[in-house]
Amino acid sequence: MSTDQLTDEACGLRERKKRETRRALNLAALDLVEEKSYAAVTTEEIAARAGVSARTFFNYFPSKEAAVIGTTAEELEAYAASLEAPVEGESPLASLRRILAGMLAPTSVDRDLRAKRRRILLGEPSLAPALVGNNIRIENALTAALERRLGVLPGASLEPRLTVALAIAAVRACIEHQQNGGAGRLERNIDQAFDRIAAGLS
Amino acid sequence: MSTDQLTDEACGLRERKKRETRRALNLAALDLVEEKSYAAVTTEEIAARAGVSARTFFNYFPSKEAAVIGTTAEELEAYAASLEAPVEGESPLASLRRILAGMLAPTSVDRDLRAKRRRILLGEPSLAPALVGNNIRIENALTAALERRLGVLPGASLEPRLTVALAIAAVRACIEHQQNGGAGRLERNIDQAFDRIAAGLS
DNA sequence: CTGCAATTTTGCAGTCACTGCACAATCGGC
DNA sequence: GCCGATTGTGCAGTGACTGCAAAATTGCAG
Repeated sequence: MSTDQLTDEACGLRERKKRETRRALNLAALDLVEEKSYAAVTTEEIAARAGVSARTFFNYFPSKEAAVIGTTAEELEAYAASLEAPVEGESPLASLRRILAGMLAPTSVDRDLRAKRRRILLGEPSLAPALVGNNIRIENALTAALERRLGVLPGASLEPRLTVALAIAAVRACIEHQQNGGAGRLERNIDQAFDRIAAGLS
Repeated sequence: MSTDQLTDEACGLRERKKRETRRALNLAALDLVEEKSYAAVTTEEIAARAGVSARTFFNYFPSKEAAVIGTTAEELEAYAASLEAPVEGESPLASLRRILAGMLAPTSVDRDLRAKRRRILLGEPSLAPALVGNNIRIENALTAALERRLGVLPGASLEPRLTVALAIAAVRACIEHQQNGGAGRLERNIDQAFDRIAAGLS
C-alpha cells in the first residue's frame, strides 16, 4: 500500500502506540480548540481527553501551539522528499505549488483530521503567529531538499531559500487574505499568486 | 526638525515620560539579551534595569518578545505613510525594497539603538519565531497602505497583500540565509532577491 | 498654590505553560 | 520469565502573564 510510508513505517507495538498517542493528542487539541477557543484550552485538558498525564503531553509536543498545529517530522520528510525528486518537466516553483497546495487539501490520507486542521488553522486568527513560526521549520526542510535537488551545497546560493520562502509567503498571504474577508476562493488565489511569482511583479 | 515626527509629536510631560520608559525597557531588554541570551533573561530583570516595577513592564509590552523586538506603532505608521505616498517613478516593489532595507540600516535616527537591534535580531536565532510573528503586524500595516496608494478597497484584490508578503519574505529569507552562514553580504543579497522577484522565477 | 479628576504605577494573588528529576510501568529481545 | 532500554507519571519549581484595587503622579482649573 502507498500509505505505508506515513502510517506503519516501523511496526513495533511501541512505535505504533507512540503514533496513536501523538495523534490522539493532536486530535484532542483540535477538537477542544474548535469547541472553545485556542486561549481557553489548557494543556491539561488536552492531555486528559487524550488519556495521558499532563506531563506526558510535553513528551510529545514542546508547546500547546505545536500540539494544535501538529506537523510531524514524517510529514516534513515526505514533503521534502517530494520536492527533492522532481516530477518530469516540473520547475521548482511548480513543485512547491503542488506540495504546498497539497498541505491544505483534505484529499489525501487522514481526510477527517486534515479537514479539521484546515478548518481550525484558517478559522483561528490567534494561531497566526504560531503558524508562521512553524513555517520556519517547513522552509528549512524544503530549502535543504531543493538544494539537494539542484545539486548546490547548503547556503552556497540564495536562490533555493528564496524560492521556498516566496512560495510559502504566497500561500500565507492567500490565507491571510481569506481570513480578512478578501475576494476570491483560496485555491484559485493560490494559483494566481504562483502565476504572479513566475511572471514577476512590480 | 525632521526628527520631530518620531520623537516629540505630542510634547506633554506625560507623553514624554511614557516614551522614555518604553525606550528604556526596550534598551534594557536588548542589553540583557546581549549579555546573557533571550531565554536567560526574565521580565523582572528587564523591568528592574529600566527602573520600573515588574507589573509596569506589561503596561508597555504585551510579552517579553515584544519588548525585545520593540517595534512601536509610530514606526509602523511611518513606514506605512512612506509606502502610501509614492516617490516619483517608484514601483510598489521598489518602495518596499527601500522601506524594508531601511528597517535594517542603522543609518537613520537612533543610530545606537537601531544597531543594537540589528545585531540581536540577526544574532539570536531563538527569536526567529517571534520575529515572523511580528512581521504579520508589519504586513498588515503595509498592505493597508499599499491598498490606499493603489486606490483599491481593503481585500478587494489579492495583489497588494501578495506584493507586501513577498517583499517581507524576501528580506526574511536573506536574514535566514545569513544566519545559516550562507554566501554573500546581506544588503547585496536583498538587492538580488528583489531583482529576482521583479524578473520572475521558476 | 491647591485641590480635583484622570492617568499611570504598583503590589498582590492567581492561573497556566513548561521543565528537571526521580521513580514506576511497559516493552523488546533473550 | 528476566533484563536493559524506553516511556509514562507525579512532584516541585520557575517564570510569563492577568485582573484588581490601592497608591502615586500628572494636568488643569480655580
